[in-house]
Amino acid sequence: MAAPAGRRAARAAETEAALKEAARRVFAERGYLNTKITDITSAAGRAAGSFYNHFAGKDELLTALLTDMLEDNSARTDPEHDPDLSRRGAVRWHVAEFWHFYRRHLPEMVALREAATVSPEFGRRLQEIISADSAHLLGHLELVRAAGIPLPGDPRLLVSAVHCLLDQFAHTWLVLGGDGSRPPVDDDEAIDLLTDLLHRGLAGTPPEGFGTAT
Amino acid sequence: MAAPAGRRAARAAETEAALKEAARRVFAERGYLNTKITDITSAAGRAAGSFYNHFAGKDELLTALLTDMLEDNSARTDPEHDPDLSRRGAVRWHVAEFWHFYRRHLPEMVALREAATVSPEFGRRLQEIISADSAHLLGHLELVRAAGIPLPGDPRLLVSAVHCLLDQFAHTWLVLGGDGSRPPVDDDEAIDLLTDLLHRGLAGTPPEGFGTAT
DNA sequence: TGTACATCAGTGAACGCGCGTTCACTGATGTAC
DNA sequence: TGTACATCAGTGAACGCGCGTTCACTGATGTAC
Repeated sequence: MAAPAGRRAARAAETEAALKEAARRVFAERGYLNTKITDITSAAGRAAGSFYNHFAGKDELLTALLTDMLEDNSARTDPEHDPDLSRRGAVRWHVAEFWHFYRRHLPEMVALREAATVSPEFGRRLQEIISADSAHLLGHLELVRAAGIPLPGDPRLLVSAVHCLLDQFAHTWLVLGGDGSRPPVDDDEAIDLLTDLLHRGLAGTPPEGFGTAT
Repeated sequence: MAAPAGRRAARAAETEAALKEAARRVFAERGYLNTKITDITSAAGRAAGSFYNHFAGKDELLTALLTDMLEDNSARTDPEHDPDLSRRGAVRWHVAEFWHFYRRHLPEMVALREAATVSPEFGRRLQEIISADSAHLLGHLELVRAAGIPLPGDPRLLVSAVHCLLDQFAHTWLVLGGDGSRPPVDDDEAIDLLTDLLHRGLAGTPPEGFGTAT
């Protein structure tokens, strides 16, 4: 952020930053829907009324956080990466990318998911973010098919399935802390498992004899 | 339901049934959290106050719907099915079972998911339902491994991943109506795609040379 | 079978709680001269 | 540099909306004799 013009502006910027940080903490703990405005302000050590000097409501705060998040994302220059998803390394790179992004932005992920279940506005927002990500993967998948490896279905559906798996798995193990069947996962274990499942699933060959009909 | 004892009891039973049916309709349309008590009562053609003759609140109504759902489920006698998930047909049977269950119980699935995001009580409830389902799959997976087919990771994590994929994919395409990248899926297309992805992913072999390290 | 009374499902207007939002006030910072 | 005034970030008590929940009332059903 550019250095603020004066003491007043600086103070305002500090408060706004404090509110955002507090919101991220509180969203990660209690979730978005269960968070009251005063939960945020008191976590930020400010009065309730102060909130409205900076945001019109909880939804605008979330919008601001999402903007920050997407900036952070596009700021990380996408290094030249291997697009050939028939190679395990390429799959793993994409899985790891998703996993670490999710972890870094847990508060936003939690909040956006909850907001989207309740508000059509955020529902659309979430769709857009997913679409942007999916377009990238779709390109890679079409390369795989062009290379002569048969894919198990419509690439657009496949991309959706991949996203569903990654998103829900990350939500289950990073947000909810697992399903109680075993201790929480290690990053590497999660990434490797997802990688293998997808690598085989997308470009691998089915075991022994297989018919298309039941 | 046993035939009610008299006119009064019959009327009460009718109203209760009407409230449940109305709730299912409204939950499927608007979701659980966005539904007000009066949305349910007016969809059922009753007065607001009537609701409390039957349920202590929206959450108890949902609990009642879940109980019905689980009864319906255990009432369908699990036919002898093929447990060998290295066979495509066995995978497909399980996928289809899940898919049709989800479709039949869309209102409950939507409502439970939303309730769970906001209430720890329902969060636990959801976990339990998932666990019950997962235990079944876990048994099958261990058979696969016992048959000498190497699985890509901890079976408990794998089962979780399978559930994540099925659940989120069903939610995306049955509840949200897709991601906008293409027209809604046909049941068979969805089931076949999920089947192939999982069949290859769980028991298939990866394409060409593959290392365990990157 | 008939009459008088009790019970209960249903009604909808009114009540009240929780929480988002406002607003008069304070003290500090900025500006004009 | 100093003084008087304007502006603005922050404060927190008070306000008010939305919605869950209650409750006095109605009419029908059940019961007692």
